[in-house]
Amino acid sequence: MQPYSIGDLAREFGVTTRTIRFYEDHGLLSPQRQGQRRIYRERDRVRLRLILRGKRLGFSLAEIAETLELYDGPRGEAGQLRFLMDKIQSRRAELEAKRQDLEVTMKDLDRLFQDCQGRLVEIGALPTESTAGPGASRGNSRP
Amino acid sequence: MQPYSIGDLAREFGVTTRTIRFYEDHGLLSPQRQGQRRIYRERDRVRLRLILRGKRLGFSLAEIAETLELYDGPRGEAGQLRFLMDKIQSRRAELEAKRQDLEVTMKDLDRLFQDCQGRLVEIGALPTESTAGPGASRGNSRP
DNA sequence: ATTGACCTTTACGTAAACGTAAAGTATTAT
DNA sequence: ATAATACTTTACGTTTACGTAAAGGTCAAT
Repeated sequence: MQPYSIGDLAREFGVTTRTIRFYEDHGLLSPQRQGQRRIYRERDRVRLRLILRGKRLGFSLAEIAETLELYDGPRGEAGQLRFLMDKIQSRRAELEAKRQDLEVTMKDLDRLFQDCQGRLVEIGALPTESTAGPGASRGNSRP
Repeated sequence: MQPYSIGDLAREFGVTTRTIRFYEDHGLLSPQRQGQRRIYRERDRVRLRLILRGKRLGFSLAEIAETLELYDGPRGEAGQLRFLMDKIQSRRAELEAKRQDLEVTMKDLDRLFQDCQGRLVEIGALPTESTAGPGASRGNSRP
């Protein structure tokens, strides 16, 4: 419930103060002021968390800004709300697509890992029992 | 099995030829040549697909280059293989983390969607039965 | 032989997302 | 009183990932 300084947030999230001010310059954050100093409330913290999460997922700041706007207003009349819900849906679809990409990529890596394991067995440098790894056996042991 | 021109690949993947040449300049692709002309085989196509998928997931070209190297060699002796497997594991861990981020984000959006729906019901602009949406009801209908 | 559709290299330009000083203000500690 | 610490604005610099010409080579069709 207490306010944070820009340094507090920077430390907590592992970014520079420059980054936080940059996000403000681009409308992603809008902390209050005490004189010159920026003071950040819980709301700003949550937003920063969303921003960084979005970045990790490969969204641009512009896209993240859009998303943040979504969070700003489940108020308004029916038309507005439906419009908002449409946008939420399409964002969700994007995320779903990314998850697909993610899972394909992970399976690729798992296969690769299994291949390596297979090679190790061929070379005879592995305890033949199933070794700890990201996926189960794929029966790639004997030609 | 047949080779592709740079234009073929560009069309197929919806990128410009500039982009493809850029990836080559940075070592992500290395097509053969027929005289001056680049010719791309299936391997290059697969690589390009991996590159673009990586981009969609928010990886930098440098990171993607690393990943591609992983795919290049399940050859080598035991030490090399184990090293490779370590790298695969840590990449996988990154992906797992991204998936976590993804799921949190999706749940956030779902909650937001439910809230909108709730508002619609409050306003009295919704068929009170459960409406199509990304998640189930959350009982946010009546105060 | 010239047009058109491709391809090539070279090179300058650009948007996004910050990094990195510089110079000043305000509060706290000694 | 002064030094340290944390903040402020302003502004130029940098990296990444391409975009956008410019100038030219090659081949097929008209």
